[in-house]
Amino acid sequence: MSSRYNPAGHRSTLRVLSIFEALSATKSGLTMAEICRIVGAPKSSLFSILHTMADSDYVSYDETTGRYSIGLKTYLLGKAFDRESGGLSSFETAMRKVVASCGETCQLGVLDHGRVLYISRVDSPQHIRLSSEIGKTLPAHCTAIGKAILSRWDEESVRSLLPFPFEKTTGHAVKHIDDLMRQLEEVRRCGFAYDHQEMAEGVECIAVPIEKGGRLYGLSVSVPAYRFDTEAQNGVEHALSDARDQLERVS
Amino acid sequence: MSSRYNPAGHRSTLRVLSIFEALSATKSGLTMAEICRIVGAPKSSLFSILHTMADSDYVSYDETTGRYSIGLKTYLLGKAFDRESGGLSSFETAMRKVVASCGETCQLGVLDHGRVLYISRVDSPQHIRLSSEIGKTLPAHCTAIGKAILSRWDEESVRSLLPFPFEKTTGHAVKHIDDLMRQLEEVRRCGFAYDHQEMAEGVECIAVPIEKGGRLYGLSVSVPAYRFDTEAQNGVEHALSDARDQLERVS
DNA sequence: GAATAACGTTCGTATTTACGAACGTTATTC
DNA sequence: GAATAACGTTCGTAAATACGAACGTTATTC
Repeated sequence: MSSRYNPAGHRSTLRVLSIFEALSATKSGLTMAEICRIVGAPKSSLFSILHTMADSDYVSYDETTGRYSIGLKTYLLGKAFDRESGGLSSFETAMRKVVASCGETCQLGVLDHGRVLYISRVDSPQHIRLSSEIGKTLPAHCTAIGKAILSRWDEESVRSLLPFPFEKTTGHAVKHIDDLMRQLEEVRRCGFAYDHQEMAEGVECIAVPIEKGGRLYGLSVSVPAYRFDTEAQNGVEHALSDARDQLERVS
Repeated sequence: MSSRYNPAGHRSTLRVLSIFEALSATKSGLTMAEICRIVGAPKSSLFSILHTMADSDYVSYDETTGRYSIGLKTYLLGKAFDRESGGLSSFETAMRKVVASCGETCQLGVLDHGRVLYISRVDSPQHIRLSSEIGKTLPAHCTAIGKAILSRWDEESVRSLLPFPFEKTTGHAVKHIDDLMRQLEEVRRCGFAYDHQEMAEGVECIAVPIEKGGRLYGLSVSVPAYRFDTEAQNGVEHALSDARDQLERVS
């Protein structure tokens, strides 16, 4: 929904959120000029917003470098979410267990406006890693997490909420929504969702859907194709279903 | 600093932050009317702000209950802080170790506008617990964490930044800033800051200052007075200095 | 079940914010 | 070291938000 005057939403609010988003995507902070470029607003406008945010400690300002970054109080907001959602940190414990068990990268995601939003990742100890980033999104139709979550939706919702035609990725991905429906049927039957190099060449993923605190999550393991065989697949599936059982039991 | 027109800061921004703060202090969400009462703004004003926040997933809206709560993306902001600050989660590992070692509640705090802001807590397994809350603040002059952090400041900053006269608490607390200065001198000498039932009757606290990622933290253990003796004190001080050594080494 | 109260929502105007243009100050360039 | 560029800051007016008052709808009260 949105304001009557401004169909896109409340401008000041959108700017505050954009500033948060920009700051969260940086490593060592941003200057006001950089924030203006990213947010796409004139400095005279962001000036007072930024100062108000810094005054309140939701954003911290380093006087020596002149750079803004995420503040301590924002961290506390995240912890509040954790408390209310019944402990997302329990996911991280489970994910570390998965990585310890199968030695590959484990990721957690949800669906956000029809795309997979990556929430958390525990990296494989091996050298070859994935490039996905926390806070970034990918299409749902060609990712294991996306298909895992969609398998718990009814067909009608999938058809109406998924953007079609599908975004093009590697050529291994399904092209038509009817093909996706058949895949989702298979996920419902066997409990695992697969991404056979559909999002990125050379990357195989397996995911399970997990319901916790009234929300649907997807938990996945990604394996480079060259070390993906039946044995690896069995190991991953075992680790994932253990994690799912543990997480859904506690909640 | 603040806008020329509005000496208190940018109003819309303050409201967005107040909404976040209100939502983070609740367990099962708030209705729009409740938020209006807490924030102190008319519903016609918060209407569009709240809808914009909910649209962006920084706030989530439960259609069945009509309640707003902290959203998933806000959790990601907190994780971004964690990444930038060099891992606040390393504090939590250390705190769990402290609790395992001495069996009492461990807390982490920083100074925020001259008061102690509690960031994190790991509870004692025992039945009698503290009532302090994450995200809440207490005066610095009568808390162990406050004195631990202030001991790393120079005298001039303490005198100018600490609100004086001191807020009244239990009667065991220092009343004059010169007395506090003598206590801080003692903290610098022995490395530990004490709160001998100064904040709350029956609660003894010991804290150490910890510098990490360019920021000063205070790590404390709180013990009910009836089980606080020399042996307990030695155990707590041992656990705290171990934690400090571990945390400052890694950074 | 009528009356009251409380909620979320919409409207129009008073008030605040937005932002181009200008400023002084500090890096960068040549 | 003069000239240029980029930064953060301030100003005045154009444009957006703010909010009392109204609306219809759903709980609560009697």
